[in-house]
Amino acid sequence: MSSLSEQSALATTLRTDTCGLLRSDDVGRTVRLGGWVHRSRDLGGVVFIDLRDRTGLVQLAFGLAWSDAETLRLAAAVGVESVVLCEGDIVARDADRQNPDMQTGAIEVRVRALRIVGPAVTPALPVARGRGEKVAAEELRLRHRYLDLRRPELQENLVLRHRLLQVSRRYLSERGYLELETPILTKPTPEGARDYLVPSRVHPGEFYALPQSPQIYKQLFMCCGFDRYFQIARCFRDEDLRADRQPEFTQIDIEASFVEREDILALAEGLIGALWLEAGHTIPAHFDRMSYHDAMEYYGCDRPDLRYGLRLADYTAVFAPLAFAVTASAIAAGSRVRGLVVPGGAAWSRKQVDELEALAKGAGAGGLLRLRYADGAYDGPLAKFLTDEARAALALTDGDLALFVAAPDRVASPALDRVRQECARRCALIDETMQRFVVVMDFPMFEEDPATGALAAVHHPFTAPHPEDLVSFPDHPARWRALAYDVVLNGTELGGGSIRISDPAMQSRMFALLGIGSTDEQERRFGFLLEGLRAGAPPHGGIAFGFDRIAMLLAGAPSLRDVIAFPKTTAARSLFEGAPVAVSPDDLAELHLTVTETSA
RNA sequence: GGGGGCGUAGCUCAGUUUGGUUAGAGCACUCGACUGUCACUCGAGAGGUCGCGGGUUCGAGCCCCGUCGCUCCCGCCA
Repeated sequence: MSSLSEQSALATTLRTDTCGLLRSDDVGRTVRLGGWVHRSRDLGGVVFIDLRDRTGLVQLAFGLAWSDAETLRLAAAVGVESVVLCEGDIVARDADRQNPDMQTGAIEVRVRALRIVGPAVTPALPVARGRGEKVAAEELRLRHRYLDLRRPELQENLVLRHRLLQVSRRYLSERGYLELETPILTKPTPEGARDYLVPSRVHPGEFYALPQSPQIYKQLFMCCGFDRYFQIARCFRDEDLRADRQPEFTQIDIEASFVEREDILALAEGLIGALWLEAGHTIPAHFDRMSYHDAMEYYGCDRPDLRYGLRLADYTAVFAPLAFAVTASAIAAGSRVRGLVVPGGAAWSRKQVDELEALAKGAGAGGLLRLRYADGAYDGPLAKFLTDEARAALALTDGDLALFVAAPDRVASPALDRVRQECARRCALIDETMQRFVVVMDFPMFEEDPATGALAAVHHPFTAPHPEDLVSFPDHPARWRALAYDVVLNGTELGGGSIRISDPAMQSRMFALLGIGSTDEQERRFGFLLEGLRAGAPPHGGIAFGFDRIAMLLAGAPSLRDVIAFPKTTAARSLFEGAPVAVSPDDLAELHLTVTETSA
């Protein structure tokens, strides 16, 4: 929106203009403004007020040459954060009176009339901060959110959020995607995250659930022929919180029919490109693809940060011939020896490497094997076991520190992932300006419980297995890959999706593999999906993006709470309005509920 | 469920290491002065359940135990 059209769009009966958009072009105009007193400076015979609205600040000037005595008195007395209406003339400031730090610093408003329409009590926390002054504690910011949201930083975040929503809607709508809504009161699903439950008044003892995602509904839309769907969907998960996880969050939810994986990924690339462009970043039109296998093999995790190297490698063949007990016994037990080489790491102290080992142990590894190569000498527990062949194969450069884990992959990968990330941080290898997108795909269909051998869906139970694997290992579902994909940026998952199962028989088999064996149980829990698939389902698939997380990244905010107007604390409370709360016995009785003592 | 950090004036913090007079500073607030400031400046003033509860001690903001809140991480998040 150009400033001119935005300026006129925001004009009302009470104001002709907004504060932050006034410029030298406006000199000579008479304007009416409304806004909040950001700061004021009373010099006796002349008073200045920085007036703030969502567009920014402008300086109001009061002086007896153009304001009457009563107006000057009011201006000197008005408290910060009060709402005022004023009328005055835009004048150019003399050259030595301009403020280059202010968008509106070349002009000021000589106020002839002032009304305090919304006097404010002294604010509980400051909105205008001095240079270098910290923001108030988050607890106070959340408790006094009506003030916190006045801060220009949060205003910008929420304005950006709005723009990103509009870009999403326009991008998808222009490509034939229909914005369709799905219920908020839905059916509980025992799988996956814990549901938020809502008791039914008219059906004693029965409950709705708030949706964890509109997954099944959007698949049913496909069965209905709404072949391109999207929704800016509010989702709910009753799990513990993190800086990047809220119990109530927004996703851009997308589903399409007659598509294969690359159709969805191309749409995803385009949408992400449009969102990043709106925030001022031009990114590649096409993202790299990486298999889950390679991600785990070379980075130890399924959402690799590709802004730096430090790739993991398999050193089993190097270690196998060595008479080093730790690795020999692990290899004999069927494990591999994997590790990474950190250039310059040889300079780290014993304590610093111990800290890395503690990270690896925290991730479940028994230890972290270190080999330092500096000044032509090898140092570390396995140094004296190295053969010439092993030294040649390792090919270390002077100053290198090599770190190894000898353990099953399920242990070694997460341990090496953490070590790799910490080494990158220490070596300052992370270029914060870099945006490295990658699509990780070919996830395994299931993960096996190491204790029981039971299968659990890695993605969700509606994800289609890879057709090649159905042919190659029809009777070994644990080896199936899924037609699932995640979009990853700099080690953060932006979104994920899959091609879905559209064959009701296959869907039924999938439920059975996941332990929902009986037809009765399948029908009771997922009958509405199976019926839809049986009624004639097109091939379909989709993706969902974590919108709050995207807004956080593009706003450069440290927490999701800074891009959500009224977020929850890590204890899932709303400090501002004060939720949740106990309700009256009458209300409980009407819902056929009793609160037990332990929860009181 | 587990681990770490924080909690002192309206706000941001110092004081806690080594217990000891009346708990301090900056900003904000109130009053006063000031006609060109933009973090205005200057003068004066008011403002405290040191999160809460218990304990140790002649004496606790400081030590101990418990508890509450916020936060970060692990588990969890198909």
